[in-house]
Amino acid sequence: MTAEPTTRRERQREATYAEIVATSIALLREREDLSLRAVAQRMGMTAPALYRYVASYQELVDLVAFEVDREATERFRAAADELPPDDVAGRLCVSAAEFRQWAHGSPREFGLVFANPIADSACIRRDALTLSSSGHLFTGQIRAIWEQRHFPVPVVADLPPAAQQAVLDPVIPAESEGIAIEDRGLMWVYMQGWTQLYGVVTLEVFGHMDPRLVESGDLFVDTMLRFAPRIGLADDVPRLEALIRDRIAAHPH
Amino acid sequence: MTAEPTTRRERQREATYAEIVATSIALLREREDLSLRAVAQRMGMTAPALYRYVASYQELVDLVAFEVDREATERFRAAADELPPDDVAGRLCVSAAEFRQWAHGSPREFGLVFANPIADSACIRRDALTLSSSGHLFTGQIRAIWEQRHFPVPVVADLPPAAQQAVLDPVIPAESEGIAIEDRGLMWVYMQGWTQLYGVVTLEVFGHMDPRLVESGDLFVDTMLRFAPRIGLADDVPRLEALIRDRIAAHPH
DNA sequence: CGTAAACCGTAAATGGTGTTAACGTAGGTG
DNA sequence: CACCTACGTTAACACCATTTACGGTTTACG
Repeated sequence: MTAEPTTRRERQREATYAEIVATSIALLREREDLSLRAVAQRMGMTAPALYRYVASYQELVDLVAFEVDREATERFRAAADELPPDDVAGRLCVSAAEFRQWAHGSPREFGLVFANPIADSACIRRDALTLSSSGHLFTGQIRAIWEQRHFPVPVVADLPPAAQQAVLDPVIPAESEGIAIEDRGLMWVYMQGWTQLYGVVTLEVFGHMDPRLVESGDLFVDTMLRFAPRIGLADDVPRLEALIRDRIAAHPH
Repeated sequence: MTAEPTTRRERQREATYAEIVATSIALLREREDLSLRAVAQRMGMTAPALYRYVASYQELVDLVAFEVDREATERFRAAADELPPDDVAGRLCVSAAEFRQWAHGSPREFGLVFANPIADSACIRRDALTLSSSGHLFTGQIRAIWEQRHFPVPVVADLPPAAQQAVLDPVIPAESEGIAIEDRGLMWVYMQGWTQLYGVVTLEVFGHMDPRLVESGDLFVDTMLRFAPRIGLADDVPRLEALIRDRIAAHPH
């Protein structure tokens, strides 16, 4: 029926491939350790069989990390979609807050994706994993804000050389397509913002912050709001704070 | 001779205790895996013997992490001591830059100390490890800057409730002794700064940043300098940038 | 259609891990 | 002196990733 060019075998292979990842994620959700044996057993197989699909344990981890990131990003996107499309500022804040909530609710998954010594460069199958979906989401949202408000961004020529390269031909978490060369300073602002968001959340999740601040989320809120003016949201701060605090209130223990 | 109240036995115990940690750190330095067996073997013992000193592998890791943090902090302090005592601004920047260099040169140690799901609360032997020495160093340095320049700090009453508690009676990385109650907003500034420093460096070390930016350190420098004005260092920015870039230049591959 | 090859799973084995239990033996203590 | 505690041992368990050799299916091809 489906005019896919895939042979039956390839389809089946792709299916078990997906099942491996799904099973792994299920294990993580049940707070169990992720191991080849556990995954295999739950699939009714033996561990060595997994080597038909995965070259090593680390590769499985990378695969799972990619999928976890993808699913989590969907969650951030869904949170944003609770707001009207033109509320670009609110959408970014809500997604970021949801990012934090996710990190706290799934610290192991968070660590897998964002605190993993990520497969050392040499990894070939980058074609698929090359960029984090969450990176895509946030760049898109910041870009939407900029297109609506045109807050000032640094002039590319004023940036240090390596920074210029990075914003003109981004490698990591981009989606710079369609941004005029002279406006690429926007990417720099994005990186600044991502650094801050990543910093607070990681600090919180890894327990290097006063528990009361983690509980209340005050330092997170503070970080978000102090960045807001940089992207032209100075006037919206009170409303955004309400949005963020509201979403943070539901504490997943 | 030494009028210590310690019996001979206790001294010997303390010695092997220290040797365990030292051996573990040596293993890490040689890029070998940290395992009870490896540590024991290198000490001429067997693995189960270590359980006389350590309740579990995780406890060993925590112990090592504490010591690693202590030694690294000495390194940051030494870097600061290359500058005259009254150059408080330069000292902070140099220490922070050295922190970054250390993180890149010893990513595993860095991960151990700063990206570890830190023993879950219940850990009793907090008396000793309760706070990170690096936290102490940086609070001290920021405080020194404030005592010299008296940059404006937020009024405590303006902070959110949990933040007030956190700055008035700090738990995690403090040394607030002697700071007047009305000046405790300084602690809030410190936490903001630490969040930023932690964010960039962790982002860099875990490979979630454009390699060219990691190589050049541009985003790190940018983060540092954008924070400088907040602690009254706006006028020193050019000099501080030179200081930071200079220390960052020596790239430990 | 039948055969060869590619594929996918298995069992067995290797060398690693943390951890527990039972056992001896030295050191300091009454 | 005897006693007991602390410290180390060996043996064993359960788990882990990974490799090898082997058998059966499924596909593809002549």
